[in-house]
Amino acid sequence: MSHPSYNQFCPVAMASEILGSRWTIVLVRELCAGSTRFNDLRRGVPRMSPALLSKRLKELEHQGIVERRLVRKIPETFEYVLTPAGCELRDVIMAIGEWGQKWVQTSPILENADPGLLMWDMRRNLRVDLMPQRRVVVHFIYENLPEASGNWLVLTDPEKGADLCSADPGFDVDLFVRCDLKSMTAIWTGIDTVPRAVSEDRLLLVGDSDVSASMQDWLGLSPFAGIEKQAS
Amino acid sequence: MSHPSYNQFCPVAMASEILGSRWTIVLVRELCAGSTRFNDLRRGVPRMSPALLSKRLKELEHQGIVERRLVRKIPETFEYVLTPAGCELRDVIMAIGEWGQKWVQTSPILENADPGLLMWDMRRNLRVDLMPQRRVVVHFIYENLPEASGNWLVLTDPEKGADLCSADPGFDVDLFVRCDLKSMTAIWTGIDTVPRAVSEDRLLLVGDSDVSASMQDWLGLSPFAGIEKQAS
DNA sequence: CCGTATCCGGGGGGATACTG
DNA sequence: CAGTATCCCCCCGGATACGG
Repeated sequence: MSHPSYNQFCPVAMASEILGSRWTIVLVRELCAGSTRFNDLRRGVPRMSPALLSKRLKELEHQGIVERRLVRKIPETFEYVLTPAGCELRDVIMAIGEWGQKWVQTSPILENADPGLLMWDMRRNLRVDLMPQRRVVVHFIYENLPEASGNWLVLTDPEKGADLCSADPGFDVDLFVRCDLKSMTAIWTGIDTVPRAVSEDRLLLVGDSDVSASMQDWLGLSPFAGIEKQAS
Repeated sequence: MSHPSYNQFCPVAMASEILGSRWTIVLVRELCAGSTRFNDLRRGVPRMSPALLSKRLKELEHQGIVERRLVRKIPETFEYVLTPAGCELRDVIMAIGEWGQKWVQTSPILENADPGLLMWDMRRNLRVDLMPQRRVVVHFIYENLPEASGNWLVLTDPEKGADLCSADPGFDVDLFVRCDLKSMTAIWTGIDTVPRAVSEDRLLLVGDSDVSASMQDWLGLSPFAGIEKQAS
């Protein structure tokens, strides 16, 4: 936030002084979601320039919201973790997200969603416990998108969660998911479902029938998926 | 928020697109607190220029958060009231305020607080039911401030709440409150109390002993006053 | 892999004055 | 009372390239 500040003793204004600058809330959301490394944060906030990301992280550190920790000496590697003050921002993030899910029109944004970000969000919330306890490879193919963006979801070790590949990892594919990005995004945000998209031919599943049949379940949804939209 | 938007389907980002622009959260807070008229809003957000206030109100109206209603024809008079979507922003405001009260350092802002804003906030939360049921006049005198800013709190009709005057209303004064602006602000935000400020000679009360003795009670505090500060 | 450095443009918004 | 109108500066932040 710029220098001629709000200058109000109201705690709402004081907090806004910190949280109101561009990208800050979105970044904190990604931190709350669990990303700690610089490049992981970048994946969660892909349209933010690294320069600005670095700047915001410094600000958050300065404000006692984030702690920057050295995790390895060579090569020098850091992680950014929320302090107690930062952790309590979860309540703020949740309140904002719940309101957004309920009241903000989604359609304009669905039009040009980001496949990389969607995969990144899906990966995080995967219910690996509901997937077969072996290596599982799911290949997402988004129509009308430059073929360049391959999207493989690779579950090797249930303990470690899934990996994301943008190039063919070479494994046999258990399930091909072919759909438009808009539908997949709508499913993840809870305003559409796998069965409905399949029945309306917006989603095509080819492969292992078990993995296919349970997709709505193992595909963890957005934390706000349960909230009904009210926007006119 | 500017045009190159976040472009994220995450509801936190979508909501931030609306709420993230400068002054918006602070303005919504004032709307939640009950102000509906343009000039009342100005008093609650004194450092915001009328041009920007007008612009933000239009944006909020466009986004379905505020409704602009004509209340009188001559002179043309409008009021701004929160829509259902706007009312539900109260949860967001509260979450932000609670976090701010708990974790944001207050001291820098206490230094140059705004007496007009403080009076405006105090007036709103006055516990008129705990004041004598007759006309009560309290004259606040802030030391080290240009004498120009007189601050009379006038309770005429308990039904209608109190009035604020910047010029001597001419009534007999029931209580003189003499203090530095910093102490009074600290009291209102709950990090100080009337008795303590009095005992430390930062607050001087002269006048009706009943009104004086019950000041800590009839002076309604900030909605966030109960939350303990944790900031280092 | 984890950032930093630099450039540069657009526009947000602060200040001030004014009007129906 | 309820806003408009105008000016103009500053700085945010987007883009790109580069270093440890």
